[in-house]
Amino acid sequence: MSFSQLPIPTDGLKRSFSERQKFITEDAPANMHFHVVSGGARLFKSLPDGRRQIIGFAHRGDVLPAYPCIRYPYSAEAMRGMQVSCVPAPVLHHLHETSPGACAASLHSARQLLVGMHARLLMLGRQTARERLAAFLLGQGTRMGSTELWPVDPALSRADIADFLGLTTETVSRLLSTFHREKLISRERRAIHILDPDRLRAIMAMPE
Amino acid sequence: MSFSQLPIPTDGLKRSFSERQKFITEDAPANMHFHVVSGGARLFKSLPDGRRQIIGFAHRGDVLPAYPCIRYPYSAEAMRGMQVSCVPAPVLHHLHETSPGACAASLHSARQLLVGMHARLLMLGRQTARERLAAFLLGQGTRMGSTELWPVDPALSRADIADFLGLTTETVSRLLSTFHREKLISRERRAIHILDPDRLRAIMAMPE
DNA sequence: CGTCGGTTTGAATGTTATCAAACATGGTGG
DNA sequence: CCACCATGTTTGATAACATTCAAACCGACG
Repeated sequence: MSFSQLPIPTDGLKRSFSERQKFITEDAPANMHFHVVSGGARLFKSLPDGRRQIIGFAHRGDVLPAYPCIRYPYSAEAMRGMQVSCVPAPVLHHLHETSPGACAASLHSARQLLVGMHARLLMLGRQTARERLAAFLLGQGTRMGSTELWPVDPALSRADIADFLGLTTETVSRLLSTFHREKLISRERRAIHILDPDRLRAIMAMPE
Repeated sequence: MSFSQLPIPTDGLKRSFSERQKFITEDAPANMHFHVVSGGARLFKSLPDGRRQIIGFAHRGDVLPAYPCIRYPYSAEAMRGMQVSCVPAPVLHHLHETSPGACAASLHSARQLLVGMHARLLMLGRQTARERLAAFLLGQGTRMGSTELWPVDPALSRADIADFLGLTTETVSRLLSTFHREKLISRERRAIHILDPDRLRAIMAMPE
C-alpha cells in the first residue's frame, strides 16, 4: 500500500496533525500534495449513508498526490500524531517538467500502485471474507526482502481492517477468533502475530 | 475505464487477434506494451479455481502498459476482432526519458486510472448489487461531454458485466429484469438502453 | 471504581451464490 | 429455408455467507 516515494525537497511548509485529524476531504479543491514525514494516515472514500472504504494507508516517505483532478478523490485522516510537508501542486508539476527523473519516478510509483489496486479489485470482487483476511494479515506481516514476520500495526482498529477489506468489524473479529482457534495467529490486545504463514497462504486463494 | 492515451508512433509491429483470443497472460514475462488500434479487449485476473475479476476494458487508442514489473499483472483477451501495435518496453522507456511530455502524459493517465480504481474499490467493497449495476449502466451509457445516452456495448456479455461488478451472471440477469420492470432500462437482445438516468443515479448511492 | 470506546460473541435476518431447468439466440448444415 | 445444436440468458428453489441487531466483555483512563 506504499504510495509514491519521491526525492522531493523536504523544505515545503510543515504541518502537524493529531490523531484522527482529517487533513484531506474528498471533493475539496485539490491544490496540495502531502509528503508524509512521520506518522501514518488512512485514505478512504465514503458514501452518503456512512459506508466507508479504505483505499490505502500512507506511511513515512509516501506522497499523497493531488492527482490530475480539481478535487481530491478521497479523504485522509491521521492514524496517530503525524507530520507532513506540503508541496503545492504547481511545484511538483514544475519539478516533473524540469527533471525527467522525477517524472519517471512518479510514473513508476503510480504504476506500482495500479498493480496493487488490481490485486485488491480481485480480492474485493471475488474472494471470501476468510481469504481476504488471510491475505491482509500476510500483506501486513511480511515486509519485502525479509522472511521475518511482523505483528500487524496496533494502530489499525478492527474497523480499519473491516473498511479495508469491505467487511464489518463483527466479521473481522469472528474470523480472527477462528484463526486464533486454528492456531494460525496469536493475539495480544490489538497486535496480531502470524504463527503459520504457510497455512495462511494456502487459505488466501484456495476454495477451502 | 480508459487506459493511457499516448502520442505513440504507431509504427510498431502490428498484430491481429480474433474474438476471444488471449494475447496477454498473467504472470508471463512482460516486455511489450500494446497500443490498441481497433477493436477492444477485456483485462482480468483469475484465481486458481476459475473465479475471475475484470480489471477493465481497453478500447481503440488505449495503451496496455507492461508496468514496472517483470510479469504482467493481468491477462487480456480480445472482445472481438482486434488490431494492436506492439511497443517493446525499452522503446517506450526511451521515449519517456527523452520526451518529458510523453512521460507526463503517461503519468497523467496512470493517475487518471488510479482515481477510477478508487471508485471501483468503494463499489466492490461497499455497494450492493443493485447499486453496482446502476453505476455500471450509467458509466457505460454516458460519455463525457455529452448528455446523450448510449446503449451498453452489446459485445459485453452478462458474464463480463458480472465479472466486472464482482457478481454472478444470474444476479446481473435478475437485476436487469428488475430494472426493466421498473422501467429504468429497455432491452433488445444484448443491447441495453437507459430510459431513466435520474432514477438510476438515485439508486447508485442511496441505501434503497 | 465507574465510564467510555472498542472488541468479542450470539441469534436472527437478508442478500447474493449455487444448483438446476427452461428459454432465447445465433450459427450451421442438410 | 428450416431443423438442429451450441452457447448464452432468464427464472426458480434452495443454501451459504456475511450483515444486522443486541448484549456481554475488556482495557484504558479519569
